Amino acid sequence: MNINQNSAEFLLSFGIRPSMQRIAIMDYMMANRTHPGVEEIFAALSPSMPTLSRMTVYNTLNLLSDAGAILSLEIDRTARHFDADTSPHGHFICSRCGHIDDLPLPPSLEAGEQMPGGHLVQSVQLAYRGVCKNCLKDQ
Amino acid sequence: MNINQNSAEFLLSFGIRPSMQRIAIMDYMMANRTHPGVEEIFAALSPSMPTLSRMTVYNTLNLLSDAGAILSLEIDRTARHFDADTSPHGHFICSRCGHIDDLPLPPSLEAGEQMPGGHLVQSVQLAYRGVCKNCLKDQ
DNA sequence: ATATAAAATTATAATGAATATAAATCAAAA
DNA sequence: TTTTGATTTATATTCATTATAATTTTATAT
Repeated sequence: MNINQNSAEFLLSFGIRPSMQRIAIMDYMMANRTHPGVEEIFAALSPSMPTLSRMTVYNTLNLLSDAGAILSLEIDRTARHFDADTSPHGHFICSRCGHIDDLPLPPSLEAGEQMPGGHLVQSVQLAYRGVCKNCLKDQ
Repeated sequence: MNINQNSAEFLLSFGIRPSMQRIAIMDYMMANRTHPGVEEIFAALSPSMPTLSRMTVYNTLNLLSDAGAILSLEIDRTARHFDADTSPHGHFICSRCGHIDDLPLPPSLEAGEQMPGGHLVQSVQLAYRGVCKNCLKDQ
């Protein structure tokens, strides 16, 4: 059972053709739960895929998040981050070092689609901001 | 009791010198609860303040949000929005028209500073995304 | 197999929000 | 009034993201 095979099947289950590039990007997302951004993914894969283009990373991440296979986190003002964990959970982001951590969601938010105010809600994101454990220690 | 006076006093209470520009921007934030962005504010004030620069709008909004006098909403990928209502509440943003609505916060999130995961939490933002009432109707 | 069509990837350019920098203007205090 | 510091302004720059079009790859049909 290898990782590539899993990612390929996973992509197929979302109707996404599993190209080498897409598999590599999905693999990276599966293996690295650090909420990576485009640059981190590109930098990690580029050495072993010298022809890989940033555009492909952008395209693939947009494709995956549009399909619901990954989450696009709008939590960092400077750049988008992505999360392979699509289960309901919140995030903490450190304003010093930028580190993003997963946090549990209050039970009241765990329910699925609702319609508060008559709007159709498709996703809920809970973002805590502050100073992380490490940065608190270092100061 | 005029609006300018209120904004000036409000700015002073945050230790911010109430210049004409800052008062005008704060006035606009107080009067327009539409979660405006830099461009909206600039466009609204520019006619009556021809020399106003976008930089001043950026500077002032950063100053105000750093001081906690307004909220900076990281909810729209394309641009930042600001909110004069600093009380705990969540937001809904429509992916079609960009409209941002206020929503109540679940009681479990109303508490102030916490330290989940050992991190110091300074703010919490809850963002619902989907299709608003109006856009649902129009389609 | 080969030709053809469709899809994916890539390179390049363009957009646009936000910041950096420095000059000019304004306000306050000596 | 002079001087000092803060604020505003104009300009340039950065950088994430998107747009566009060309190239390459993959799938399909003959």
